[in-house]
Formats: sequence, structure tokens, C-alpha cells
Amino acid sequence: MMVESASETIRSTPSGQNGVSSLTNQPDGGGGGGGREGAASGEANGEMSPVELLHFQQQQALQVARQFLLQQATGLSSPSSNEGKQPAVQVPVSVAMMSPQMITPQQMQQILSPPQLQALLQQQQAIMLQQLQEYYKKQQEQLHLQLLTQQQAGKQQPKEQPLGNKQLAFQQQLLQMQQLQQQHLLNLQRQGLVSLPPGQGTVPLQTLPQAVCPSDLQQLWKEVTAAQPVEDSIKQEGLDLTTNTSNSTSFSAAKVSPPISHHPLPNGQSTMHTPRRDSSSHEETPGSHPLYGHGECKWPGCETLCEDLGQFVKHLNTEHALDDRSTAQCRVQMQVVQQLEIQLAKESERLQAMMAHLHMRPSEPKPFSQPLNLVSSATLSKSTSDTFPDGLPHPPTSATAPITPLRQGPSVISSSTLHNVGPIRRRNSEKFCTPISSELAQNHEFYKNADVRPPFTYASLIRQVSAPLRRAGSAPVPKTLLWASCPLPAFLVQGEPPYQERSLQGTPPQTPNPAPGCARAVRVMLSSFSLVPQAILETPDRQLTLNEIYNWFTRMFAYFRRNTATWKNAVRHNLSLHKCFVRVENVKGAVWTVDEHEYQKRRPPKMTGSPTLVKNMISGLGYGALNASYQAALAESSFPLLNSPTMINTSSASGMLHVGHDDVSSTVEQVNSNGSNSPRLSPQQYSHPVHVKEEPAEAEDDSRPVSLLATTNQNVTIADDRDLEEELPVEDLS
DNA sequence: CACATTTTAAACATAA
DNA sequence: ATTATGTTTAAAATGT
Repeated sequence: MMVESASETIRSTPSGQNGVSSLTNQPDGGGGGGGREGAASGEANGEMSPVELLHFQQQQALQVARQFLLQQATGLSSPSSNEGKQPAVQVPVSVAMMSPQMITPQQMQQILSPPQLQALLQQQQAIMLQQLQEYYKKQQEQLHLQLLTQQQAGKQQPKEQPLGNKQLAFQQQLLQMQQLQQQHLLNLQRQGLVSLPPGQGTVPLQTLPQAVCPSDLQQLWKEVTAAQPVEDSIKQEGLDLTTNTSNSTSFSAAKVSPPISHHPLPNGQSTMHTPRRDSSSHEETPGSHPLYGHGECKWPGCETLCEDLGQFVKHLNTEHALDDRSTAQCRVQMQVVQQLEIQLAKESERLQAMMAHLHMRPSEPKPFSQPLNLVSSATLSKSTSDTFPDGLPHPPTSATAPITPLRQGPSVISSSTLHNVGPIRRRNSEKFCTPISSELAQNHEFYKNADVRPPFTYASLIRQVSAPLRRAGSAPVPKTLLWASCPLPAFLVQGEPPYQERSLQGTPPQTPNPAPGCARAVRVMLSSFSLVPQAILETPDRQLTLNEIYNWFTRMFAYFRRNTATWKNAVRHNLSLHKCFVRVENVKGAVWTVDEHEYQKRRPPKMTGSPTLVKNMISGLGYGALNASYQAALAESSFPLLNSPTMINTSSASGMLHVGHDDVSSTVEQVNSNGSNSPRLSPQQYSHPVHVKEEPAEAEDDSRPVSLLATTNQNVTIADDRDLEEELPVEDLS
């Protein structure tokens, strides 16, 4: 309190400040109406939405894959021969898998050499390809199912759909599972990535186009499809890949996010309760169709908008009737699915082994969601009006549980999970080993879709927003895309519109990216070599307007899509209550920044036993190291590429785990600051947000962290310096 | 149970 | 007059 008063004096500066802020509110006329909505829409308008970006990236990846396939296919005569090429593609992957998991700093350094980088890139691409193929297969299968369904529908009535739906659902689940596994694998792999033999069937990938428009791909797909019905296996393949991507994307989304997919359904909640077959439950609901979601047709390559189910059915019957084309598509889909399943089996096995090795129990549904639900329900009871634009369904309380299973699979691996298990409202404010970023990274999809209260304090969340996330988000999309063909985590992109937009896209918000870690690694590499455009350097400052913060909350957490008045108030309250949040006046208005130093400072008081725990977690067995690095990978993968201390992480994995401290992040922040093109903040303000407000005397520069940082940086590169941030695996021990 | 943090609620203040 | 932002208080929750 006393402290508060002190700060208060400083903060509640006289009207002087206010006067300056005349421009503050209502920054843009464009936003128009209510601040909230205005802001949201504003984001949507301005830049590519995350969804879009994701989509785009995926498309890109697909494009690459497509080319590859095409090339491969060239030597093949019929579509059925797809299988034949599999081995070729798989080779690299398997090799990658086999590679050692840990990398020594030296190795890392080596990697940095251009040739190495190249090799790595190739590897990555190969992997990507592999994954894409898998997806492709899956999609094929799906297609097949679709066909069946359709046929029946054509003759009889949608009656039969349930079955198809169930199957689809199951497949979706499989897919998701696979995705998760892949993610893990990749993350792990990432560590061993370096040692992978260069080349190897990756050649074709190099030709990958730099930038492809999603729409282009889509278009292409359509064209091809239309043009060559069945025979053209080759082209079909290429097309399919594309299709497949979009599909898989939408799929997972539908799966993962109940709200989105179930909107029409009355029983959103109960539906998703079961972990495994819950999926089946959702489809039987009248008024829904596996191929219909977000108001558009999800048939591969078709994104036709349909007002309602009826219209959709009509569309389905007319546009996707049983003809050569559809048949071909189904065939392709089948193959895709087949391959995916095979891969899934393999990966599952691997995953099991890995987990066993790590002394972790095989993935199993966790109690996690339940407790949270309780909380949420309690809170919800008094639900206030929801401002959330997309009119997402607000399933009663229970709706959350369902999604969890899949998302949790991964989390099981991470140590963070261990902490989460707690009962009701467990705050995981980075007290323990799992940094919020990490935890969030791992479960972002979960939180994004499940109406679960995130185990973080408002303060930590807010800080999170303003730290890593936003930067990535603001990074110019196009440039980013060039770095790697790997899809980026949805929330890498910020300023995207809330869910509704998605519906149009047909792409779910968060697509399980096959290889986040990999992608990131690649990007980092690239960036290290200045292959990267200025994107990273242009990374925006870490400052947000209140509204942006709100948006982040709603975007990232399903939980914060309701009771807006409540949590917004809380946010505001936190903002002004905690010293660590600094308000900076800007021409355009006021933005909030985080004083890392302050932020770090406020935790020490309490956590007594935790450090020990942390240490145990970290150091315990070799596992600790691996786990840490693994976590780091996860965290990084999900968070902005910008924070690219890949090297650092890696190195940490190999030995400098102990170094991790939150200080680093804080320090880094200061060091980082340099990009001055922030839209709303002047350079100066930006660079020293901290000073702007409270006691500037605070001397936020800790010498030690800095030194650490510096050291690290050297290993890394210019590009990365600003991103070191809090991605450090073991970071907060304090 | 006491104590420290957080979260909720609300009253107010200001600027647009 | 209304709304979005901010500030503050106070009390209820939660976690240690």
C-alpha cells in the first residue's frame, strides 16, 4: 500500500499529463464505434490476421510439399504409386529422428556456418514435407469418407451422416494426436537437428517458392481439380496437398475449439466432455456437418460460403456430387490418411518410448481441466454480457473439458504440467519452473478454445502480452513468411481479428503446426545469417494499449471472452496497481509497458520452497536438462520467432540451464529495445518506457543479467539479441 | 489460522 | 450523456 501511494503520486500526475493525452482515446476514427469493437476490428483490418497468416504459411509449406511431390510424382505413373515415394521422403525424417537429442554449444556454433545452416534447412524442409505428406494422407481418407457421406446424402437423407461424422471425428482425433506427437518429436528433434546429415532427398525443397498466396493455392487447387479429374495423379497430388492443409487446419480447429465448430449446436457443453469419442458426439447434432464449418464448405479446395446447413447441403450435393473429380479427391484423401495413420503409429510408439524414457507416464487425460472448470463455472455464474464480437457460443461451464485431452497430451511431457494439476484456481505465475511463456506456449491452443481459467495471474498475463507476444505479432507478416515454410503458431500473429474472421477463412485459429520448433529453429538460423529481411529488426516495441491488451486476452483465452466487464476491470486494476506496469503517453494515446525489473522484483518476497523444487525439476537426472530444453523448445516454438534465442536455448540445454533467470528477460528487454517504429510510441518513449513513469531511479539495469545476455548474444546473432527475452527454458528460479 | 497475493467489485476522475 | 481509461479502496478468494 505504502508503495502504492508512492507510485501513486508519480502516476496520478496532474492534469498536465492528461492534457497531453488529449489524443489518447479514440485513436483512430477508423475504429469507429465502441472502443472495444473498434479495436478488434481495427486489428483485423490493418494486418493479416493470425489466422490468415497461419493459413498463408501453411499454404506455403504445402506449396513446397506440393512441388516436391510433383517432382516425385513425375517419376510415377499413377496416384496409387504415391506410396512408393514415401520412403524417399521418410528417409530424411527418420534420420532426423535418430539424431542425437542434445547439442553441444560447439555444435551449435558449427551450425551457424552457412553450410550447416543450409543442411539444417534442408532437413527441416524434409521433415516438413514428411509431415505434410502425412496430413495429406489423412485428408485423403477424410475425403473418402466425405464421398461416402455424400453419396448417401444424395440418395437418401443426411441420416447416414452420423456415421461418417463419427469416423471423421475419430480421424480428426487421430490427426490431432499425431500433430501433437509430431510437435513433440520435432521439438525434441530440434535439438538433434544440427547433427543431421545434410541433403538427403531434400533437394526439391530448395526450389520452394518464396511466397505464395493462400488464395493462389486455393485457386490452383480448384483449377487443377476442375481441369483434371482422376487421371492426373500428379497434379492432383499437388492440389491435394494444398487442400489438405486447409483441411487439416480447419479440422483441428473444429476439433479443438468447440465454440467455433459448434456454434449452431445447442449442447456445446456436454458434447465435448468425453476425451476420445466426444468428437463423435458433436456431429450427430442436427444442424452440423463435418464438412461444414464456420459457415463455409470445408470440402478440400472449396471454401464456398453457405448461410446455413441447408444451403450447405445443397451446395454439397451440387458441387461435390459423386463424380470423377470427387472420386479422385477422395482417393487422394484416402491415401493421405493412410500414410498419416502409418506415421501416427510410428510416432505414437516413439512418443511412448520417449515418455517412458523420461519417466513420464503415457499421455492420459488429466484432471487439469476439471478443477479449472469449477472455477470458471463459479465465475461464470454471474456472467456479464459478453462483448466478444464473434458471438461465440458460451457453453455453460462444462464445455471446456473436452478440448483438453488433445492439448494436454503435449503438456504431459512438460514439467509445467506437473504443476498445473493443482486444484481449483492454481496460479502458476511463473513461480515454479514453468515460465508462463512456456506453459502458455504449450497450451495456448487449449486456453484459446477451452473456457478454462488460465492459471496465471493477471499481472503475468498482461506482462506476457506486452513482452514476447506482441512483438511477434506486429512483425510484418510477409517478411516472416520467407524464413521458413513451416507454419507458424497461430498466435504468433497478432492483431488478427477474433474468431469470426476465421470462419470466413475456413482456417481455424490455431492450427497445430507440425513443427513449430523446427520452423523456429530454421527461422532463427536464417535470421542469424541475415537472410532475414528487416522483419525482426522492425519488431515493434513492447507496448500495448489497453485495448490491445484486452484483445490479447480475448484472443488467447476463451475464458476471457465472457464476463468482460469483470476481467477487464481486473486488468485495468492490475495495470494501475502494479508498479511493473508503466503507462506511457503517446501522441496517439497511452500505451502500457512492462518494467521487467519491477516485475521481477515483486515475486521474491514469497516463494520459499519453490526454488528447490525448480532446481529439482531442472537438474534431476539428465532428464532435467532435456526437459528444460524441451520446454524451451516448446515455448519458443509457440512464441514469436522473434524471440529467437535458439542458440541460447540449445546451449542451455547442453549445460547452462542454471543460468536461466528471469532477470535475463528483463535485462534483455532493455537491451532489446531498439526498434523504434512503433506505431504509437515515440522512439524515446519506447526505448525507455520504464523511465517514463515511476521512479526512474530504479536503475533497471542489472549488471549481471546484462553480462549474461551479452555473452549469449555473441553466440547468437544480431537478429536474435532482442528476442532473448523470457524464452529461457529454466528461467525463473528466483 | 495467519499472512501475502490476487481477484472482484465499485466508486470516482478524466478525456474524448 | 456516454464510454473508455485510469486510480483507488475494500473485501473476498486463494495459496503458502
